[in-house]
Amino acid sequence: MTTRSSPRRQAIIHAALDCFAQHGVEATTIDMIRTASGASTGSLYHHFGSKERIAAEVYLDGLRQFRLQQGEYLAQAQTLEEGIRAIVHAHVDWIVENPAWADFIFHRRMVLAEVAAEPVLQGELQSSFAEIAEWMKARTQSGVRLRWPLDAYAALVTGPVHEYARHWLAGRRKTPLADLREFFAEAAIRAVGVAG
Amino acid sequence: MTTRSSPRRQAIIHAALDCFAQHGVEATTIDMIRTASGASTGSLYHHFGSKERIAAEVYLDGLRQFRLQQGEYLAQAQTLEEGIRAIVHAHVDWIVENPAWADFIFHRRMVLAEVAAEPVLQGELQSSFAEIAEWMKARTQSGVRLRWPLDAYAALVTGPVHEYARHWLAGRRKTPLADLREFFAEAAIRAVGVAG
Amino acid sequence: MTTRSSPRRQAIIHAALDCFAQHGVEATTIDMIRTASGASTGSLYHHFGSKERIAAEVYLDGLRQFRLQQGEYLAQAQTLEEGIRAIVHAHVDWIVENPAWADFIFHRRMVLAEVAAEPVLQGELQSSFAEIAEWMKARTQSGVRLRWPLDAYAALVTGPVHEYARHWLAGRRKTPLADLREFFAEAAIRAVGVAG
Amino acid sequence: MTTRSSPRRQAIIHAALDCFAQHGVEATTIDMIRTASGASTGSLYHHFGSKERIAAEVYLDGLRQFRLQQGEYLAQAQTLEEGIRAIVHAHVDWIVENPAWADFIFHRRMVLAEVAAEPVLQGELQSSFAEIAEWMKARTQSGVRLRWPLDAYAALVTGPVHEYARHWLAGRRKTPLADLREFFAEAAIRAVGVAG
DNA sequence: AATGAATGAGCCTTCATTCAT
DNA sequence: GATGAATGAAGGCTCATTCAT
Repeated sequence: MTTRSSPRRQAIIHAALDCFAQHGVEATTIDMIRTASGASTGSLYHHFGSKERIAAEVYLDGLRQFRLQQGEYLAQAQTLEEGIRAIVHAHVDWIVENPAWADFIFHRRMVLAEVAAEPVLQGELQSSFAEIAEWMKARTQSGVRLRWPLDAYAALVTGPVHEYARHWLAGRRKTPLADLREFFAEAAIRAVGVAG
Repeated sequence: MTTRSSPRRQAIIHAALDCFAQHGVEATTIDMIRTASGASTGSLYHHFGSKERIAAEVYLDGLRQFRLQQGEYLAQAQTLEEGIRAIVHAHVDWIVENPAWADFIFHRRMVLAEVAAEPVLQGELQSSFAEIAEWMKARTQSGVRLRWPLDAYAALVTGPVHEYARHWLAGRRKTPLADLREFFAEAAIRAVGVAG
Repeated sequence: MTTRSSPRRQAIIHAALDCFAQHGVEATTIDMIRTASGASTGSLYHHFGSKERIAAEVYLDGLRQFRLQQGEYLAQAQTLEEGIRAIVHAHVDWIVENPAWADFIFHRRMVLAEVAAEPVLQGELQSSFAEIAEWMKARTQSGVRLRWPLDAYAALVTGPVHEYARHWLAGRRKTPLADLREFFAEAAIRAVGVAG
Repeated sequence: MTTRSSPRRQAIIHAALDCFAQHGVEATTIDMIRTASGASTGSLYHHFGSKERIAAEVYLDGLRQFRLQQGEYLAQAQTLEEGIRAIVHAHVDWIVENPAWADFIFHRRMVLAEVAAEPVLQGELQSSFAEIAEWMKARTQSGVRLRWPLDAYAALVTGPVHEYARHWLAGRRKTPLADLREFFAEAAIRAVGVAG
């Protein structure tokens, strides 16, 4: 293991992401990453220690980026309606801008079962959800009580985008995800029932 | 290859499903299926020809079952609102009753990339979508024009259920999916905006 | 095992020969022979008992045919020179008329090591050589003593034809073997040095 | 793939040759080569990539050696008669000195069908024939026209040696090939008909 | 005689990982 | 830090053969 941000490390992470996007995580071999990144086998292991750790770093890198962007979107929202719109927009925009990463982050999460159990990763994920939770708590009138867990409402907001994105990224949908940006935002607002 | 429904075949398909649910498709080895099904390696290949084909059969079997059930639910719906509710209920109920299959069918589809290209499978999938499309066409007032592709609306209806189910099946959500049956149905109706 | 000449048996032998010619003996699988012959696996084993035995029967069938033809050619020869010419002609003609068999009989013999050890086969082979040996003994003036074993002279007669045929059958020679019929006959006569 | 002549590579090639000679190419398993060479499975594949490629390298190695030796023999020949004698001697001597390789090179060529199609190998073979062809062109009086293709004459020279060698290597001939060195040389000269 | 499902040892190959240089 | 040869467990699949029907 070495310092967090050597150029070699970044090159490897990007090469790995490309491989993952093209072949899937499991089907990607160390040799593919080696070829794509230009690093030697030894170098790969010197920097990451295992194939799974490489996948974890790719995952974390993407997640951090996404959370950063989502944070910026959320920061400008005031009402709950604006918050929901911000979240949908953040997802749509990021998925469109980072299709490979999006595919990996949102749709292949389970592959990383073991790595996901790592404390560091746990922390990162927790805070990702916590962010939204806190945002909501802060904006919701203190009197309001949710009848169902927050996760259920979260599914209303992100579920449709993810569902459509999965098919779109796989080439099974023709209408560009970007075109449906407002459609999904408005639908999410209706689904959550903010108005009522 | 042999006739469609020998008892051996069924035993293998069920054993394979269990393995896939427990370890994932890629991590499941022929040897696991062999042990779980009681069949010999040769028998496995005599009946299916390849591991991928086994996965495809498991997939098709589940898909057929689900479509059958969804068809029954839809048959009893008259209005569009009832139709949406039927679809959500069909999903929730089937996922709860067939967690292993649900996980496989709804969340690991992409693994089967190559097999998915097979004409037979293509046909099955097509008709699955066609069913819903026709249902809608039949019930929608002929005057109504959808502003967006049907797929986009479909994502509003099934996206949240799938999103929540994925996490729930993975043990990351505590509230049972079944408890959210009506919640997701009502939300879907609001999202689609039937009333308006 | 059954009687020597059921039609099924013959069909299998011919199908097997085709497979052997096309893929080689080792690369030919029981399943190929099964498909090519239209017989079932069980039938194959009922008639022959093993893959090797099938190969042996194919071999023997061809060998018998060849020996029959060679016998006819030899029967009409009177002098040693005519005998040599007869042998060369017999080889060339038979190879041209039965390319698949020729390839199998003359160039893949060693594959059958184990089967070749069988007493029955030994007998057949022995008598094949014995035939020629006796022919020569009968025609050679009793006073003549060969300086080298008969096998060495046999190589002079058949070696060139076999060498050329092997390449020709494999598509590596353009001039048809048939065109070289006399060329090889005359050369064999010169090589043996009959005249001197 | 690595550099052409690591000691590991050579060890593997020699071990493989022994295995091929003893069991035949097809019957030789990677495990046999592994055991005989002392290399690990992974190392075998690191260096050669496939079993077939190992066979090809063994083949090429032997062919190069033989051509080198034949070249030396030919270099000292002046007349056509001496040339024919040189070729026969080169074959006899090399076969006697390298029985395993000889068996492989001269009698199992066809097994390598696929590999034989490789451009590199094609080149090697071409030049092997070209060598002899050029030697003949250079020594033959410019006025002489061959009635038949060179390949046909080549069969007269090498055919008998190969025919006898095949049986001798298989243990079916008792007189040592070496004892027939001059016999085959003189016969080849007579067969070609140089004198006349 | 015929059928074809079942068997299981064995094969080639892959691939994450280690380690000497 | 970098390199790439070496490792060996494991995987998917083949195929000759058996056997119940």
